[in-house]
Amino acid sequence: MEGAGEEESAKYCKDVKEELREEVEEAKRGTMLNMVGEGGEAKQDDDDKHKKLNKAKKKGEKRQREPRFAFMTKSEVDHLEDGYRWRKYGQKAVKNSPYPRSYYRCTTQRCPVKKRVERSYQDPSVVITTYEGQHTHVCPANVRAGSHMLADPSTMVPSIMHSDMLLHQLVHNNTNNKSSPNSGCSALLHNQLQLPDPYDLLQCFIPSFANGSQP
DNA sequence: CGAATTTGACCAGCGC
DNA sequence: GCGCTGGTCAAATTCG
Repeated sequence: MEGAGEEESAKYCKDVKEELREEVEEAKRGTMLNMVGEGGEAKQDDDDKHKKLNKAKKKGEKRQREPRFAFMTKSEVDHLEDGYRWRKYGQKAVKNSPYPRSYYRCTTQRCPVKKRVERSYQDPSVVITTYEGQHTHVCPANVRAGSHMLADPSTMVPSIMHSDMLLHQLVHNNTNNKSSPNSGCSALLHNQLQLPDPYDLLQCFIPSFANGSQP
């Protein structure tokens, strides 16, 4: 059984890698930094008959994918605080993983951002978070906290930042401990991804960060 | 009582 | 064409 398990885990690792790489490729191409302005408002869904089947939408064109960004975080809790308010709208068991994947949507009206949260089957202490889309509003945490937050960036560093650091930590651990296949997967992920500059990412997801916090 | 979560059902896309 | 899987919806339930 264990042999099969190894094989499966290798496959899963590869799957995740490919998915993440694809996402980062998209980001690299610049879709991520240019996606502001895609006016998706006023859809005028006058037909509320098929509200349930609304997701099907246009048949001809493929469902256009929002820019996505995935990262891994070492955390006990699935749902990381990133300053935004999220509402869970679904949970599914995923193949090749004993842990379910949760689907969250930003609770702010008209904000299209979604995120998926799943736990790594390789390393249960690692949470894989995938953001999709970009917030059309400022971070509620910033609004609540007022200007003093911007005056002192250290107080507003979202966990997205911690995530990146943790990711680096993972890699670091791996270089020190090459015998661990699990962290090897994580490190491989990061190596292959060549994640973009964390500041860019923060600017993408947290506009206020770009406005006030960066020197 | 309103907001958030849970959970089963449904549908589209994809691989075989 | 069929079955599997991921993603979403919405009613029911729980929580503050």
